[in-house]
Amino acid sequence: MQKAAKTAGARSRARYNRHPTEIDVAELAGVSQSAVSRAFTAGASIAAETREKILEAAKTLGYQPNLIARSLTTKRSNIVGLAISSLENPFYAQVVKELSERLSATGRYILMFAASPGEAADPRLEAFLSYQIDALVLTATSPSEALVAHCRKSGVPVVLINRETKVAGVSTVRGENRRAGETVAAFLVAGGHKRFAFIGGTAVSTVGREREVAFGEYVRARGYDVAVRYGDYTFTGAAAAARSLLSLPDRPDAIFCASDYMAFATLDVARREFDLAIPRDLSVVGVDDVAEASHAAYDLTTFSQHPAELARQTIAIIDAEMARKRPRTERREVHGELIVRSSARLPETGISETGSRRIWLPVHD
Amino acid sequence: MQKAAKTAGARSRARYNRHPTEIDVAELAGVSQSAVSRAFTAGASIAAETREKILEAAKTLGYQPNLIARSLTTKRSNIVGLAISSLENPFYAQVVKELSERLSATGRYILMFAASPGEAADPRLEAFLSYQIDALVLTATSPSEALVAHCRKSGVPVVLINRETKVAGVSTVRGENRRAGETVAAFLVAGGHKRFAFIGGTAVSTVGREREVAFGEYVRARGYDVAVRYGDYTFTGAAAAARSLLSLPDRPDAIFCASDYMAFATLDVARREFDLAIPRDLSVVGVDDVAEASHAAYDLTTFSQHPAELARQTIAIIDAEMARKRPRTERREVHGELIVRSSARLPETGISETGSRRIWLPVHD
DNA sequence: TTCGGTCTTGCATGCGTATGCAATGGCGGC
DNA sequence: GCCGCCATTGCATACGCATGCAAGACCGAA
Repeated sequence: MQKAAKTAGARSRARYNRHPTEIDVAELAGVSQSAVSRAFTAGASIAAETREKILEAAKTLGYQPNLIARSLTTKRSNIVGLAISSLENPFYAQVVKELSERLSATGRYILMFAASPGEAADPRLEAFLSYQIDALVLTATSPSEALVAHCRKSGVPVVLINRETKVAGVSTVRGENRRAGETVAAFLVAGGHKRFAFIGGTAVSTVGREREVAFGEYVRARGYDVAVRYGDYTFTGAAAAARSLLSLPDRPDAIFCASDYMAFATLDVARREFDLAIPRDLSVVGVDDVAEASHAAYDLTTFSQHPAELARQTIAIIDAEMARKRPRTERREVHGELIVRSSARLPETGISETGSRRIWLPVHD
Repeated sequence: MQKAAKTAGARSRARYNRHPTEIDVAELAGVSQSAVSRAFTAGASIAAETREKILEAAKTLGYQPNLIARSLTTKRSNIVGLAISSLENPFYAQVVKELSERLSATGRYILMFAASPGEAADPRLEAFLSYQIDALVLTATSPSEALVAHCRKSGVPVVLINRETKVAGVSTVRGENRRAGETVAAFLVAGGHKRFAFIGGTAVSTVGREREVAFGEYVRARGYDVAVRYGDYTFTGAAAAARSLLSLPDRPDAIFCASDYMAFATLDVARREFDLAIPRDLSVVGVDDVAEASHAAYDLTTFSQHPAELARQTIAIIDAEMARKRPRTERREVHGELIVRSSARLPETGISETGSRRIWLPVHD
């Protein structure tokens, strides 16, 4: 003990102006550095009395554990990497918020990487991984094979939110995409629409594809056609898609958009540039049910997808994988339903009120 | 060299399934660990040939530097802490996006902390600091004195975006709040309005106060009164504020909202609950000029505040402070202007078209 | 050929914390 | 009163990388 105190004394002289370390605390409390470490480690073997003494010394020095140093030895950084594009889409902003709040409840934080929407395998993303993150979450972005391989090798769980991938070893959490497509199709058919259109994100976005395929199958099975455009999940892209659709000689009377954000763009173009009355001349339905969808300016009928639930499931997968230490790819779906508002003509049956919300359920033929 | 190789060999056997380290690379390349370190350090003294050899070895092993370990010695983490509330407000989502993209251009990332809007000195934020972040940025959140003291002591620059504080040692970047208030007031007075109202964030938000005071001074100097409500910077809060204002016996004909987000809520309530025509019955003006403000659904007249510029200035302050190693509090303002759209009645003069944008400049009496 | 200088390289150590191991002390049971 | 056990504590070392220092390599000049 004398020796430890002596060493600490010698060192502390040199560091007058810096963060106090465990050694400084140890010196003040008259214990060893390991004791201090244990005082700050839950479940470590240390006497309550000693612990008190150490915590007090720490307090007077303003000591805060250096988490960088801690994660060097524990190999746990308590940092979750998050790569995201489309932060301007309120849906994803909400997802980030939910993730962040839920993670901070367990002392974890988000290291954020704003990906460009296009790039799948950003080389910068590789460097991003060097921070020893505990898990990697990708939203509205797809990972490269190399990236996933890298993560699997180092035991870092990878979860995609609202993306699909053929790459193995990646878990996904998504909304009920097929059901969304089918339900919206059934809703619009029941509402008496005749000329259908779909605005997707990109032709290759698997999540969007699922919605598109399910929607198209249902509608075509009833003898109607579907005009398809892609809006890149951006506002201006969707606006251009809507413009193109509404300029068709046989103008659609129902447009299903793969996201609320793109539905807003469609409503904008329909009202401003084509002077259409909603839903008399055109019905628009989205997916997500973001907060804005319920605002009077849009009052959008949409298939919901709950950010809070996506975040919850994502974290559950991460935790399970970290606990079990074996990669296991899971595919979870979070439940959604068709929220009926005023942007689409109503079918005569199937609408039920639950509290202040109106929901439509397909009547199986 | 033999000795180094031998040690590395002994160690590498135990770590077959893990991240390769510099020692593994050194072993493969037949050099020392320090050589590998130098190969990855810009400007370090190393022969080009050796460097090549090392990089190749690193590539075959899939080596990536461990940035956690690196920052333990360099005391630079290349991580910027960001505490934010109101991520659901598109303005702040955009600020985050801009910050993230600009920082990643210099190899830095954002460690995110989602603060609750109310809490000033979240104790969790203290723990957040333990990650040896290079700088701390707070947006839509105020720091406690203790927090700032802690940061200053460890040489971490603190920058507030869109907040004020009396705490010393904190830099701020904001929009032209006084000018915003004055300009909007002048615009509305010139537009012939008579009954003015203001919806702020909170009574204590200094940034909002500046807008409020400047707005109020101008309007009152012209002999009018101003009704004031607070919306907490939330949608529902602002909606309640608008509801209260529009229920007044002497209903306002002009409402100035301290943010676009709250202006959207006001428009919603005015249209849906009070059946008012905009701008015939009511003019609404916001602050921020978020993307949504230009959408047909709102087409909001608003005083702009550029997220990209806020981010740029914020990073400039951080870099300057880190380079000079001396805390120096700066207060920067980023320029904005009144973007004229259709949510407010127009004055007869002062409107100028610049490209596709319409701007209003006060005519000094 | 020799010497001084520059460029490379390896060695040793430090960064702040965690943890296996051994040493110590206290306590109950006999 | 003695022994064994457990709780507590300190010691030593590891984590992966950066860097001051010294040694070696190499070159040109004298």
